[in-house]
Amino acid sequence: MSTVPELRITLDGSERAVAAGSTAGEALGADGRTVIAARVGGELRDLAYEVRDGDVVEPVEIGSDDGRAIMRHSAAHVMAQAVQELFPEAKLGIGPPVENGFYYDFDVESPFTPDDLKRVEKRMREIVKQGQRFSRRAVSDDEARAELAAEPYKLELIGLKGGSGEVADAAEGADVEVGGGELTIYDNLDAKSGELCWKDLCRGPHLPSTRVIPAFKLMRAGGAYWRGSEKNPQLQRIYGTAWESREKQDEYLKFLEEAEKRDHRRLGAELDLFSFPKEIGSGLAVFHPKGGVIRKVMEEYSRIRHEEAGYEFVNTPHITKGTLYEVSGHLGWYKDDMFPPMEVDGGDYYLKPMNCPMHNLIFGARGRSYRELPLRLFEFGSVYRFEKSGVVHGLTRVRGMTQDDAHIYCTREQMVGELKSLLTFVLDLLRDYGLNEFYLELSTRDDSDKFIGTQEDWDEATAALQEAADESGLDLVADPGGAAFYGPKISVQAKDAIGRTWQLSTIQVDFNQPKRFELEYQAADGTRQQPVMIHRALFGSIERFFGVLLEHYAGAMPPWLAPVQVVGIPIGEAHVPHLERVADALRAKGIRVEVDASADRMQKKIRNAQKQKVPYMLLAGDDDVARDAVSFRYRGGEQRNGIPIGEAVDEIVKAVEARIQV
RNA sequence: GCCGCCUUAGCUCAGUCGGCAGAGCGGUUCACUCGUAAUGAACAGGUCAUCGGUUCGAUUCCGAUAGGCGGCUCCA
Repeated sequence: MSTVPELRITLDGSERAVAAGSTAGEALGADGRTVIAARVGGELRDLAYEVRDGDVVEPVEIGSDDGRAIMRHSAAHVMAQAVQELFPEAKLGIGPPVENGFYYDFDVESPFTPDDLKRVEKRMREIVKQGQRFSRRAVSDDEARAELAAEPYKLELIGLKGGSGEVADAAEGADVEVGGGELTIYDNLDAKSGELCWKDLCRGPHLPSTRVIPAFKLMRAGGAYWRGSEKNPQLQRIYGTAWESREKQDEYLKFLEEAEKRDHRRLGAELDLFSFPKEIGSGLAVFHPKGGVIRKVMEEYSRIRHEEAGYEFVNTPHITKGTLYEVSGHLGWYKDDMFPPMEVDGGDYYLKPMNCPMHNLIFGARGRSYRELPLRLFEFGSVYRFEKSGVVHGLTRVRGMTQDDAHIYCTREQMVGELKSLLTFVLDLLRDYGLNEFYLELSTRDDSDKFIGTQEDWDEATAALQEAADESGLDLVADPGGAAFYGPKISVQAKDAIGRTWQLSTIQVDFNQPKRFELEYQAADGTRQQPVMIHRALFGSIERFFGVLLEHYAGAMPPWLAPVQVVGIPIGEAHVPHLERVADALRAKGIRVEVDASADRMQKKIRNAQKQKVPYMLLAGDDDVARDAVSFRYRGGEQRNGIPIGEAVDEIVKAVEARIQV
């Protein structure tokens, strides 16, 4: 056993020594902070084995992002050790830290059962308790190969070391220093005897001791392709979560519970909004009356706003001859995502997977003048995509959907202005639906020469998107190389009420389709010019946006979107007529009201309305009838009694019109 | 599409180690008419996803198909 040099780190202004082999937390724990690693000259190092006396170091605490990653990565090692002890035939894949936790892939005879996970977790707890030391050592390629002769996947990774850039990318997260760095092996050593318990090819860094893992839990197992490619064999992946404290972990588990409660698939059934009848087929939703109302209101408001913004409404069919998609090129590169064709009159007809080609035909239906531009064609267009069976998911990934789709045809000079006003329009509208936190992603071209359009076109469009993004004041994440071959795009990511992000709107410049469809307009100087085409959708699809809003609001839609906005609840049968009068007054103002005249008790009616997440309950008993009033009970539980009817109606109408969120 | 799990009443789920199936909620009916989250009782409701195999006998075991769930891959 090599001697570990003493290390010194500066914490809170004073320099302290950390005993070799101890957990740093123990050495420094007087103030309750657990320091598990260090930065030396900006580079992350294992605290106990890398930092040399005299170096200027910065402590990395377990609660920091780096610290969590190190701890989670170490938890992955502990898990792999436990798995190999319980399943000696298991071969190792890779095991990196991920958001909220870690995973490790294994090649095993048969997939892990929930029971297996329990056993693994139990063994992990023992290992953590033992306080095995993580010990780093550099090895040559040949040494590594010899030591890991029984681990075919690790050998493959060693083979990637120093390989081409492409191969090196594929090994990302693979725990191996690729592209010329030195290989390292991490040994797990018994705390007392120093005996080798387990080892793994890994670039680290790791915790000083397994004991520094404060809280972890195995979550689930599933299949995963080796190195992420369908062509490779499938390994068995176990996911775990790990946190710097029990409290943090409980918080996270609670978050998952909350997310599950908000699952739009569950709310869709509970609130009787939509369903997926299996008689119709996978990924094809039907909206029930209450879901239909929400959808109607969503669409109506969207239409109004689009009309105000200078869009014109068009309509196109759901099926088309294949010729159209040959012209657009979709049959060339998108065919796998389209439903197979039906043969009619000797020709192939396809379900429409996207609306743009049809809008192009509208543009091209007659000669166009520059005076008509920008021409903005809008449609709630239904499209059908043959998503693979394993990927359909509630309303967020379906096979039939309606896009709030528009295509803007403009001159090159107009492009910049259009893109800018578009982004403002998009964000403005999303805010009206109640989403308030956004960031943007700008997908630009990579260096390859596989693109359509000129360099200037791209530069100009990219600059315009960039400028629009800057003006929005929102965070912008660059996505270099993420653009399609036909143009750059910007996408809006929205954060929901519990902090999850959803990709919603996209604004995409297209230099390709105008060319393929030979779209032209006559310019002021009499020449024929090709318009620039901009694709844009705000909701993405109505179905998806519906699902996102449902989860954002946890089913408690704001009054303007709620399927039932008001429920009248009589204390007794005698009070029904009084409430019916109130209901009529509300209906006259366009409010969706129901009066619950059923034989249930009043408490039960409140419970029902509460479960249906109705924003306003209006109760009435003898007191209210006598005073020509009603009593409010809000969804949140507050109440206000004896409100004059006129006042009550005004309050509700105002709230609905203002699209307030409650 | 791939790996694994699942499918029992409208919903949520028990159950049958192979011998004609159960609860709660919901529904219907009756009684009760009640002041801020469940009134009581009775009744109705299932070819145990579908198709095939094994068996004297299958909801139960096996296989296929469909649908769902969790991962992976995919989402120009």
